[in-house]
Parts: sequence; structure tokens; C-alpha cells
Amino acid sequence: MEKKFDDYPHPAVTVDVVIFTVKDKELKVLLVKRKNEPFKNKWAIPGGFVRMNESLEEATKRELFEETGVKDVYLEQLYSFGEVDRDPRGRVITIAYFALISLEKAAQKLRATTDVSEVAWFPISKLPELAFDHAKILEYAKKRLRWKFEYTTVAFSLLDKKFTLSEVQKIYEIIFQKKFDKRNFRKKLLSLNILESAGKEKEVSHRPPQLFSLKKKIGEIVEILKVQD
Amino acid sequence: MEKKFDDYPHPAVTVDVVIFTVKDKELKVLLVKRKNEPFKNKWAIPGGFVRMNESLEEATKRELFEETGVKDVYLEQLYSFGEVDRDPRGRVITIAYFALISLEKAAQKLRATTDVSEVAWFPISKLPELAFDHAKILEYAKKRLRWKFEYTTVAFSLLDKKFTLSEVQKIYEIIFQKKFDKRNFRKKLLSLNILESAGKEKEVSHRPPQLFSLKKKIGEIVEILKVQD
DNA sequence: TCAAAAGTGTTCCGAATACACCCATGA
DNA sequence: TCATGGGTGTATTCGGAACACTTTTGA
Repeated sequence: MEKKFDDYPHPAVTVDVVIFTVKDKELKVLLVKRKNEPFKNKWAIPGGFVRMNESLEEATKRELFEETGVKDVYLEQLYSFGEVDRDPRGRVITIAYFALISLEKAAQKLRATTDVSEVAWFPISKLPELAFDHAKILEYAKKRLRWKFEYTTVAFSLLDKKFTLSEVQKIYEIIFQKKFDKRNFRKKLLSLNILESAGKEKEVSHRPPQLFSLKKKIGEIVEILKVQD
Repeated sequence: MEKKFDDYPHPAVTVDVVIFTVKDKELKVLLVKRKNEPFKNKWAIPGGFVRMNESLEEATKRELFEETGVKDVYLEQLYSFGEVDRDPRGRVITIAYFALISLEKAAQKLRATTDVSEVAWFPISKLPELAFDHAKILEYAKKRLRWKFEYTTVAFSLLDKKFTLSEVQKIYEIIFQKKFDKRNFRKKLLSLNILESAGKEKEVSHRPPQLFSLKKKIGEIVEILKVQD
């Protein structure tokens, strides 16, 4: 089983982050355009090598910050991809993460870097051809994303601290590409006992909505919505 | 973001497999006793280095086979662990998998290897102290296991091709440490439309039970049982 | 007074739960 | 005939789904 520590050559290890946001009533993903070979001028999921003195999550946060300038976003490990030939340069194992960032945070300037000529948000429905096995990674991320919306409270990480029930519903309608009944949606959301009242919105030219915020202590899994096709 | 391919030193990469079975009416996990430092004589989850010419899954299957002599078992990737100091020998990133093997397969002889002095099944309720961050990995695996039993048909990978409904129920009662109502359990299982009749058991000294087998084409996620505490 | 979005209740249906007795067989 | 596990039905409760109109505000 185990040999001495350095008997085997070591593969390279990268982290890749699938960064989602909701913008212009669409689910979007952040991609970068590669400046170098391989896959020069192809779009790719942002990522980079893991340094020896940082954990996988630290590496991912660093990449995320370098690419978007944002911190403190929803971040979770997705899956590790390790096919032998997934990178033509040699053996590279990647640990993929996925992140959800809110509209305001995402509105900050995106910055190209030394290895990237462009950075842009792509609607999930109109993706370009992707480098490496990134199409597969993205597929995986989309599945996970939907699952997370059904079974956990991640949706709220796309909203402000205070939000209206209609805003929550809109997010769900975008993610699931489906309309929900307003009364049932609100009833379900309120019955979960995860929200608390947070005053009223002002300065709208119609009936002002109630604001809510997420309660602090919530179990990890809260079956939010059962969505059928 | 990216530098030239070999600008960074590479961490070592291992795979670890949490191997579960149900034996003697208990959920058990396979552990190995380490022959060498670090953590000499401590119990650990079996695992080893990923070779340059094998994928993560291939490496895991190889380890699984070396340790238990079994092939063709349920295997899925669990999570990757990459804290900087998780291995005192240096930077080691591990991709953890979990496997479920059936009683008969598990009954084969377990074999010690060059780096392992003993191999043994431990009931999940009476675990020894574990090497590295393996306690954390095992915790993670236990959670995933329960989830899988609630939402998928993994349970059947612990049974023969043909099985009785009572056998299925026993497996669930062991995993969830909880009794289920026989009529409701059977009703639910049959209503899922995932089983087909496979004759009758013979040679039992009581009313012979119906046998069932799992239908071939089943969606990935079938909400089998909702289990409440 | 109008436009815009907020807010609200009831009926129906299907699934989950609780619960106890008879059946078929070999010993 | 007995011991052993196999097998079965009904009533109740709870949550999900369908469905349309009134309210509040600023412009």
C-alpha cells in the first residue's frame, strides 16, 4: 500500500471555482479567456495551482478574490477530477468548488490577470466551448446548485440581508426556470420558520412590502422546496 | 492566476477509502493498523498514493482490491481534504471515497500488506483512535451514508441480487438505528416501482418469503425513505 | 384614479403514519 | 400443533397543489 513518502512522483494540483450569480433575471457563470496554451483563447472556469502553504479552501478563496475581488461569499467543495489525460501539459488533479455571489458584490469590476485576457459572465443557457474538462465540471456544478436550492438555504446568499418574499420567489423562478404560485410559495417559506420580520421597505411606488431576514440558527438542511419537472 | 506548469512544487496526492459493510447486525468500517511512522500502530482508513498513470477512481479501486480482495462494489467519491498540516511528513492532499460491500464479499479473507500489520472490521459505534484527520473523514462518510440510504437505492448493494422485503427493512433498521413499521415500510418500497418479483425462497422452516430484485433502469435519485429522528 | 406589486384563504388530493391479526411452512 | 417469520388493510393526519381577488402606496 504505502511506500516511502517521495517514492512516487507527484501530480500537480489545482483548484477551479465555478462562480454563479443571478443577474438580469438569469443564472450566470464567470468564465475567463485563456491567454496561453493549451486551449489558448478558449474560455475556462477560473482556477489555479494550490500552493504548498495554503489549504484547498484557502487556495480557492485566493483565486476567487483575484478573479472577482470579492470575499465572504458562499463557497463549497464540489468534486475532484483526476482523469490521467485531463490536462495535456501533464498530470493535473483539480478540486472543483462552487461559489454563489450576490448581484451587488458581482457588480464590482472584473479584472483580467497575467494569464487571462478577459473575464465575463455567461448566461448558463448560452455557454461558449470550454477548455479542458470544464464542461463536465460545469454540468456537475449545475446539478449541485439545483440540489442546494431545493434542500438548503443557499438562495439567501444571493440576496441582501433584508429581502422581500417576492425577491426570494424570483430567485427560485430563475434557478428552476419555472413559475411558482405566490400564495403557496409564501406559505411554504413562512412555515419553515427560518425567517424573521425585519420591517418594511419604503419609497416604492406601490404597496410597500414586508422585509424579512434569515434567522441565525438554522440546521444545515432545510427542505425548502420540492420541485417537480 | 496560472504560472508555468512546474513553477510550483507539487503536493503528494493520496486516495483513502472508507469501506462500509453490515455484519452481525451492525454497520462496520474497515480499518488498517499502520506499521510505520507517523501514527505507527494507530488504526487508519485504508489508502495510498495516486500513481501518475491512474485516475483517482482507478487508484481507489486498486487500494480497495489490495485491502479486501473485492471488486465491483458500490464506490463513490466523498470529499477532498487538503489542510496544510494534515500529514506530518509534508503536504498531502487526499481524495476520500466511500465504498459499500456486501456481507458475502466482505467475508473473504482480509490481508495485511507491507505497510499494514492488521486489517479489521470495526463497528461504527466502537471505533479506535484514528491516525491523521481520519476521524473527520469518517464522520463525513457516515453522514453521506445516511443521506444515500434516504435518497437512493444504495441499500440494495448490501444485499444479494434476490432479497426479501424483510432483509431490506433490516438493513434500514441497522443504518438508522430505528424500527420501522412493517406494513408501511413494504407499502412504501413497493410503491416506488423499483422492485420486481423474483420467485420464492425455499427451505425455510416457516412461511416462505417472496423474493424481489431491483429493476434495471432506475433514476439516480429515488426518495426511498424519509427518516425523522 | 390608476398602475404596480403586495398580500391573503379554502378546497382537494395524495402520501405518511398508526395500528393488530391471520398465514404458510417445517420441525 | 407449535414456533417462526411472512404477509396484509383501514382510518387519520399532514403537507402540497390549484386557484382569484383585495389592499396599499406613489405617481
